[in-house]
Amino acid sequence: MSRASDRAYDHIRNLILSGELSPGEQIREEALAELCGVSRTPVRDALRRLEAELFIRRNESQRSFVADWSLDDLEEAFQLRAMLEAYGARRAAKRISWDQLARLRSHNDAIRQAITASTPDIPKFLDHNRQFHAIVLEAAGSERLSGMLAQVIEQPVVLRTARQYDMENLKRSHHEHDELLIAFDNRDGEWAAAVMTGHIRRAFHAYAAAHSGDTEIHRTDEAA
Amino acid sequence: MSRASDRAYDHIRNLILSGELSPGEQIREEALAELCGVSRTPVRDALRRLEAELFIRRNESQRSFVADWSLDDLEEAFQLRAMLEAYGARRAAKRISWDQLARLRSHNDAIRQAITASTPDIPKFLDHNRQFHAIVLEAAGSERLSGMLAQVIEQPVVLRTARQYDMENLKRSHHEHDELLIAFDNRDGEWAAAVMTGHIRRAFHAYAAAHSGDTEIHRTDEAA
DNA sequence: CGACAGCTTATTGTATACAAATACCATTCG
DNA sequence: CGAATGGTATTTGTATACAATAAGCTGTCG
Repeated sequence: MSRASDRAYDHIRNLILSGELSPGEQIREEALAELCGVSRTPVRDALRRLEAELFIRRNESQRSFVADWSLDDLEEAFQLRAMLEAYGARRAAKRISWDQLARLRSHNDAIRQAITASTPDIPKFLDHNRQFHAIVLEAAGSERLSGMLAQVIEQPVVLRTARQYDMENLKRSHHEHDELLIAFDNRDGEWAAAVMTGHIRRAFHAYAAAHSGDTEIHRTDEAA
Repeated sequence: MSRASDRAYDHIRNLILSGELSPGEQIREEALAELCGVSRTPVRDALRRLEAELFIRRNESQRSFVADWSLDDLEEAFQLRAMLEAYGARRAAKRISWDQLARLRSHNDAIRQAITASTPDIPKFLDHNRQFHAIVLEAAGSERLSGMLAQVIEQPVVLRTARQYDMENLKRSHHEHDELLIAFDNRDGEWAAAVMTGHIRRAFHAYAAAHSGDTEIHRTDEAA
């Protein structure tokens, strides 16, 4: 896309993900414009996109705030994600190409290397994990589905999830990917969907366990 | 929302739904600005929203086109819609209030009246049908879900679906709503989800039957 | 005859100035 | 003392001018 608008988008998104903008905090277009070194026009553009992706909320009088999700909201996001990714896996099983299968295998190999190293390489795990899921989605071949999953996968709190993985969960994740590959090999959509459902739900419970002490049950504004 | 930006949104949306802008047609911001009687700024805003709702597509060099969906795309939209509305019904069964139940009943009564009149009142049916589904969604209490369904329900071609209903389908639709109400009365989420799944899938087949002769299997541009 | 380079035109992206709307605060009146 | 009202400041919305980019065309060269 356009340069300034994209820079603003990335910049603001990073500010949110890094926590420099805290959940519930109000956002002013001009302040962001200065931070990003662009005018308000591309900032407004970026805010619209981030709003569509639920990173940002707007109250009734158009003021913007960093979205702030409760644990309940988050569990629901995981449920939707499980449902949508399972659907994607079902479609992918019927459509995936040899090339895509090979790429999946390669990423899952990289994941294995990342977690069997003397000190687990979490960033590497996260990167290949992300690409693995992206390829499944690509094989599913549905733009609509891709758009919907974007709304549900990349939420700030969700993104932090994998960093909470303990060794046990990292290994399970790898093995679930393996099982998904076998389901794909057999073009068994139902199997693939079932594996994917479990995969995402396990990730949720890993998150919930890691965050059981958190007190993030407050929201900024209400919706009808 | 803002006045000019909203007017532009409604205006352009209507142009698409009415067919004055045909699927695949290129859209120029300035032309639309003149049509809407506003400047390009709010038009761009509206285009962004319509793009998020998949009414509009953009090619790699940022030119906008009216979205043009194949029958396959459409069936997939129906599948996603069935899945998401079933999920919504499952949630709604656990959360729906007496007031919401009463409103559902009232709308389904209006639907019965609309289709049992000497000449069926299709616009009335469509209006109350839309509100019925909106209340179920409201009872489900998930903004994320609402946003996703908006992407899938209001597609141009989908919107035209109900107009294709024959008398048989109109009656079935009414009875399915009735069954959904009983499932809600019993707080039976699984039943509600099952009824909703069938409800949407029947709607798809009604559409497919009515459009079996159409030759709309062409797309404007490709995506990766 | 085909293709490619360079120019021209069309279209979108960005900045800025100004208008409109909203929130915030102080003051006054009950 | 509290609530309502008014004015001021802050923030967002819109228009417009200009910059950047991409498309289309034409003329030339292989």
